[in-house]
Order: sequence, then structure tokens, then C-alpha cells
Amino acid sequence: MSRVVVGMSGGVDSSVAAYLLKEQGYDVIGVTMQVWPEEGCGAQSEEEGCCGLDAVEDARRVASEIGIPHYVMNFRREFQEHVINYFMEEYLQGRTPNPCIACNRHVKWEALLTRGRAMGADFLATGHYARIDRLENGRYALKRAAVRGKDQTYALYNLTQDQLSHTMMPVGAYSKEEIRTIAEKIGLRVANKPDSQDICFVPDGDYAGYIERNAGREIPEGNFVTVDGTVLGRHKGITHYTVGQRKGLGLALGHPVFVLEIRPGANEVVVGTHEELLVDTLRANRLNFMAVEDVAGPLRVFAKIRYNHKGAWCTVERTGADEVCCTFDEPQRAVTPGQAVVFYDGDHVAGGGTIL
RNA sequence: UGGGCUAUCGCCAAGCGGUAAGGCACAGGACUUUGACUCCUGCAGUCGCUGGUUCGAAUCCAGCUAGCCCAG
Repeated sequence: MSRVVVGMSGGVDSSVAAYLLKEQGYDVIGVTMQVWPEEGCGAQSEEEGCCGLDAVEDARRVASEIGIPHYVMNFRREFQEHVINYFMEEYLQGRTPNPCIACNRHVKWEALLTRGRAMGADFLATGHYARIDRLENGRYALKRAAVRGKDQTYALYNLTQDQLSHTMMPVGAYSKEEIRTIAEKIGLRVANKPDSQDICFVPDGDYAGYIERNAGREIPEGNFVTVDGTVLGRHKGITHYTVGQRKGLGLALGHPVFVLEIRPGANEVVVGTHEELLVDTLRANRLNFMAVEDVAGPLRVFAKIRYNHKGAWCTVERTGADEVCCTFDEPQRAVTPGQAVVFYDGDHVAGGGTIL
């Protein structure tokens, strides 16, 4: 029987994933990744992916309960390089990164899958709410989870064909409630652990403070300006802001104001009204394709421009060797450089890229 | 130091004798495997100060203080 490495975070989803595969007869090996810098281990428990100390204990216990071997592997170097450094560099350039997407692609898959293969595994499995199909055109593509509300395909759009062909996501066919029920039925103590949230390596939620402490340099204050250049006040440093942000600006203009643009060169943060945040086109690069091999002519797709975006119809066109332009039917709010735009063809991920 | 105007929550601002609207900001919570957005809740025992009139004043009167404007 095929050998499968399951990334176990100690949470409900990955625990049940391991259980389901074990039940299906796979030769299951549980692996918990250690990714945070040594001193940065917070007390917060995580459901998926990023693993604190108690998470390791939870995973170890679950593995024992369902009768599979369990290993803890150190991926701190990969995580530091591909997630933390990337995260800080992006913010320092006035962009807004999505660390989960980088972690999935480079750490959970690139690194873990490689390690798993070295252990003789044919597949990597996780507790993500997504499914994988092999399409008629021979390509592998993520398919939205059975329950829309929990679908996590957005954060996984960057996986390669090779990675997808060696991946299993057994919980994608269930709802969160069903997963918890299974966990309770088999007596897992993690059945009621809360869902994870926030940036896993910044336990206190103060990501701007985290960047300041680790950037190795001062992050200068600057001006808040309007589109026409009027100075409205002082900002705390561009790393504190993201496009579309309203809270924390401290600007009392009588009406809500939002961040429109961050100009790292001039060290300015441009603010304006809700209406000024609406844009109907975006450009993206660092493309990755799934259901389709490429985008040639104009392609109609449903696109999400952030994890919790309901999605919107648009037309995608190639504009460069590694660049597409997306024109939305209706203007979209707060198109944010650094975030991912993910294209859907029905329930399948067609591809995606990073917003410029 | 002649005249005029204005002083209400951090900012803006209702109120015009009957017992302090609202917006923004801010705080807390919900939502959320990113950052955001959104939603919910909270937020002036007091109306520049001191007196006076009145059953009762932020609202009327007087003085004081501060700021603004026009004259000088």
C-alpha cells in the first residue's frame, strides 16, 4: 500500500486526515513541522500548519491514539527563508504579503514533500479543506471543498503540478462539523480545539511590531497624503498599513478614510474615500496555473483577490512573459499589491498570481 | 486692550429655557488558516470660568478668560 506522510499540526483537521487515511489502509506516517525560530515559540495553539510546542505534543498523542508513527522535523531554515523573510521584505516595500500561501508552497509542500519522498512516501496529505482532481486535459487542479464556507483553495493556488499529483486532502470532502464529529467518535482530545487564525509566527498579532524588532533598521514615520498631495497627518511607518485599511489611521475627517496606496519611495501613505478604493483592473505576475496550462487569449474566470473575498467575474489577458491583466465586470474594493489573485473555472482553480 | 464674533467628548458638530443628537477617531467583541474590510457593543454625570435670573439653564443676563475677524 502507498506510504503517505501527513503533516500533523496537532489540530482537528490534520488529525482526522491522518485517521481517515489510516482507515483507508494507507501506510501513514505523521510528521509535525517545527518552523518557528527557537525563541519565538508562543503559547498559542494552532490548528493547522504552524506548530508550537503544545501542538507537537497534541500531534504526538493523536498519532499514538490512531496507531501511526510520528516524527518531528525541523523546517525552521526553510520557514525563515521563504515565509518570514519574504513577509518582512514585502511589508518593507509597501506591499501586503500572504504568508500562508508562501508557507504552503515552499514549506509544507516543497520541503515536507521532498522529505517525505526521501522516507519512501508517495504522497503528502494535509488537513486542508480542498479537493484535488485530475482533469481530462491531464492536468491536476484543486477543487473547492465540499462546503464552500471552509474552502481553502485560495491559499493553495500556488502548488505545482508535481506537488498536486502527490497530494491528498481527505477532509476536503467533509464539513468542519463532520470532522469534529469524527474526531469525537474516535476519542481525539483535540476534537474541540479552536480554529487557528492570525499570523502563526506573530502570536500577539502585532505584526508591525514584529517587523520593527526584526528588520534591523528603523522604519521611518511619514505623511498621510490625499490623491492631490495634501498632507493630512503623520503615519507610523509604512509597515503599519495595507491598502483598504481604515482602522488605526487616527484621521478624523468626519467620514471614514481608507488607505489607497503605499509609496515606499516617498514614504507616503495615500488615503481617500471608499469610492476611491474601487478599481476595475489589476495586473499580476509570478503566475501559477492549474486547470489550464496557460492563458493565451482572453479568459473568463471567477476571481478572488483575498482569502475572504466572495469572488468576482473578470476577463484575464496575457500582457507579458509572466504577467496578466484582469478586468473585472464590476469594480473591486481594495486591490492590494502583494496579495494573490486566484482564478476559478467552476469549482476548479484555474491558476493565479501575485497582484502588482 | 476701539468694534464684532465664537467658546458643547480627541476632531467636526446638533442643541435656541425643561433636564447633552450624530459623524469621525478610539476601545472591546464577533467574523477569519494572511493583511484588511464588515458587523456588534462601549464612549460628555456635563456644555471655557465665575456669578445672576428662573421651579428648572448648554440654552437668558453680567463679568472674566481664550481664540478668530475688522479696524489700528
